[in-house]
Amino acid sequence: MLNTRKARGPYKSGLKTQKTIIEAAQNLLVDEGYHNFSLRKVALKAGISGGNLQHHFKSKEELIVAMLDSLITVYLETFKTLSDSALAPKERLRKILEHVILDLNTKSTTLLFPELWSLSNHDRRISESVDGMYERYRAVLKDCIVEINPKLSATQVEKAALFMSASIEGHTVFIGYKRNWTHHTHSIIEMAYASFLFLIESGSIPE
Amino acid sequence: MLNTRKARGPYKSGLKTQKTIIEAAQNLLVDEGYHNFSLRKVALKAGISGGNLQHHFKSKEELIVAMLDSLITVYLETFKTLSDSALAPKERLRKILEHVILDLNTKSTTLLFPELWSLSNHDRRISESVDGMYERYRAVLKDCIVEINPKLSATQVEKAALFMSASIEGHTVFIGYKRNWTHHTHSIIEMAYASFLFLIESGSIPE
Amino acid sequence: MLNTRKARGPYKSGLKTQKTIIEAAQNLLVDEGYHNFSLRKVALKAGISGGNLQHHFKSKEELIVAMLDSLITVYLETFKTLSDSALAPKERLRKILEHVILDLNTKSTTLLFPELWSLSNHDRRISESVDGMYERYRAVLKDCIVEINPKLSATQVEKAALFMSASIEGHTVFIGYKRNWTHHTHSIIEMAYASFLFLIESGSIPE
Amino acid sequence: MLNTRKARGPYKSGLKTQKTIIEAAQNLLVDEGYHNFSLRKVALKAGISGGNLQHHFKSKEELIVAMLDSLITVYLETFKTLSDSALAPKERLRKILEHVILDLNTKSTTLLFPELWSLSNHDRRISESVDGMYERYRAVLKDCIVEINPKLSATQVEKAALFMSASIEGHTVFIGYKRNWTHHTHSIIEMAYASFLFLIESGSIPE
DNA sequence: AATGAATGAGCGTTCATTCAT
DNA sequence: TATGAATGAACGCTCATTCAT
Repeated sequence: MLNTRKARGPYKSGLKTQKTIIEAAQNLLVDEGYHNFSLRKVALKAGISGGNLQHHFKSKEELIVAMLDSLITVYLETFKTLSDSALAPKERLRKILEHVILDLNTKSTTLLFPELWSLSNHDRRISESVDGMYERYRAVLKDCIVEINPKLSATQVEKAALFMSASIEGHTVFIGYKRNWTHHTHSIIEMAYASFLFLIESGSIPE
Repeated sequence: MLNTRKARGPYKSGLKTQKTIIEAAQNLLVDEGYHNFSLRKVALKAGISGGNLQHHFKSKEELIVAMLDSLITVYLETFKTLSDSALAPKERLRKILEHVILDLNTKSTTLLFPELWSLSNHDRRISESVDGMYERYRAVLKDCIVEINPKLSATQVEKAALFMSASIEGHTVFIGYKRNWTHHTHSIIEMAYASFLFLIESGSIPE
Repeated sequence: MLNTRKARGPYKSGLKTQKTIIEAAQNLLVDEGYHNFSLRKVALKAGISGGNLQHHFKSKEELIVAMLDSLITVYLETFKTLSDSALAPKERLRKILEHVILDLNTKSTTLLFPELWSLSNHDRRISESVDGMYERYRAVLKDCIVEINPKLSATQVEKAALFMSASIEGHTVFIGYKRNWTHHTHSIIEMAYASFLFLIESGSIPE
Repeated sequence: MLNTRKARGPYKSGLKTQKTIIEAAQNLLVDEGYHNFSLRKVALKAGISGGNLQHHFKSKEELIVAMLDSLITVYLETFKTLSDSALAPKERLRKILEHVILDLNTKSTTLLFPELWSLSNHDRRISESVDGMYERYRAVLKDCIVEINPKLSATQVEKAALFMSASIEGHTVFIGYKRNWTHHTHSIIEMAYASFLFLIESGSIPE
């Protein structure tokens, strides 16, 4: 979320600057990776002075957190859309798989997520944000699963959703933007749909 | 030139120091992540001077590459062992899945791989090393797949191996060392085995 | 971009610091020579932190160039004064020779110019600055020469000025500050005046 | 001079190595200037290890001094040749001027001498070597001068030689290798000969 | 709200030198 | 005679951060 002030609140131009900063930060993270991420470069990309950047975000961590919040918000909105669909459950599952797997091809997803996973390993605040996002992700899947096979127990549904989401995420490194197997993306969607549906319908999921 | 006995090679003590350095570097990468990785810290961990570190590895990149080579070598040896097994194909698949998925629980795998994926996105030399490793990984899987269902075409086998390996890798972030779903590791193995076997035997893999 | 008031320029205190830095740099170059010149020493002499030095001059080269510009400016102002003189041409030539040859005795000229000549050999930007300075130097001499003997062609004037200025510069190493022949400075002035005047008046200069 | 050992003396291959080192050092000094001169680079150019370099020359200064000695020796030999000539004095003067001024055009003279002048300003041992060389240089000129005009006093001869040699040296920076006025070299020789001869014959030299 | 000034720590790297082999 | 191992200081430079303007 954007920085919010207790009293009097940020001026309009301040809000605009904060947005500019966050966009610059995201682009930088995508283009250079976190190990080449610095506040100086963000300020340069945003076209503002270092002093002003620090005026809006007190520390590097504060900027990172704000940036990830804004980033994750976008994904959460997508999940909401996917879950609202009025389609039959299997059709919905297919649509979801198509959407999230095709998204792996985009430059920002391919480059951003490995950074998130790495950061999660070394920063609790970030890992909590990321975990929260994945929980919402699985929630969408769980709705689908339970509709397809209502006999499954809650833990079975939970485990299936975990297995499915983790499996999908793993493809980032292989079929992502400018990666070696991008051209197999649609085959991956087919295999995912087939094997996940089998899992759900056959119920071969440990209790 | 002048001296024909030039290529006399490193002394014993030098080789030992190089090993110490590489181990220190790996530990540092695991403990702090690449964004906190510095040659000074490596030298400190290895108990040598910065000058000596630079004597053995001319640049940071050279050290990173040597470190990854040594790291990847270990995984390659494991794959060799897994592939040599005399078990029936389905049993072998099960053993492989068990082994690689349980390996995700280890501290070094959990923490190292996200760094590799991130680095791969920004350094060609590293991405080539990592890609090479995954190729060998898939080769082991492909041997299994083709034995289980000999009717599959070469591209089907290729795609199945890609799907399987990518799916497994994705679990690192979820069931890895000190992560939220570590206790579901065995359930993940079951689901992986069941769904992968279905995929292979049913042949529901695009051409 | 975002901020239209961007080019607000440096503060007063900043300008003062920059001056301090340039003076420190010149003193260091005089005292230790370019091969012992370092930004750390400049910062120390200027009484500021290394980080602040880099804030004012982005790189070592930028500082060197700024320092030489300031240094050369002083010489250019002198040339202007010498050329404005209302004296008869021969008298003016004498005054110029006296001034520039006596200047060779000063510590900063004796020690600085060999550094400039050496640097010119390895850095285009510096050689261009130095060449520009010598061009202005010769311009002053050419004005004199042409007034003393108007029959000389343009190329003769050019060559005479080149010969005269180069000859004078050569004495730096011999009659400079604390050098072996400093006490011959006035004799050098006499010989220079006599021989240069002969050259100009006799016209024994190739076309 | 090459390093000489008290007892047993250097082996043949050692002498050869020393020569290789000194040549590498001279080339490096020409190519990069003293401010980029380092023992590592010398060892690299010579194709030997740093340790071996230090075995032959205990310190950087020792190498520099040996290198300059070898360099100056070459010039001294040239002076001897010039002075032995059986020509009439004026002809000899002309030949000398031609030789030394044409020599300024060579890469090594153009690039080496400014380094020598700079080093002389900061190292007594070097300035003594260089001064000694110039003394021999002037000795050759003095022989000529006194033959051309035997009426000149010893101090007049001394001053004329100083003026002449210094004037010539000054042209290094202007008509040297790849410098702006190289094409005026022959005109410079003419002007030098004419004006120096006037000075000597007219006796307009202070006592 | 925004700039420039300033700090102090840390970075990868080069360097001259010493010493064991 | 020669190499490789090792040190410790210094280098130019980047960085996150604080503060005056």
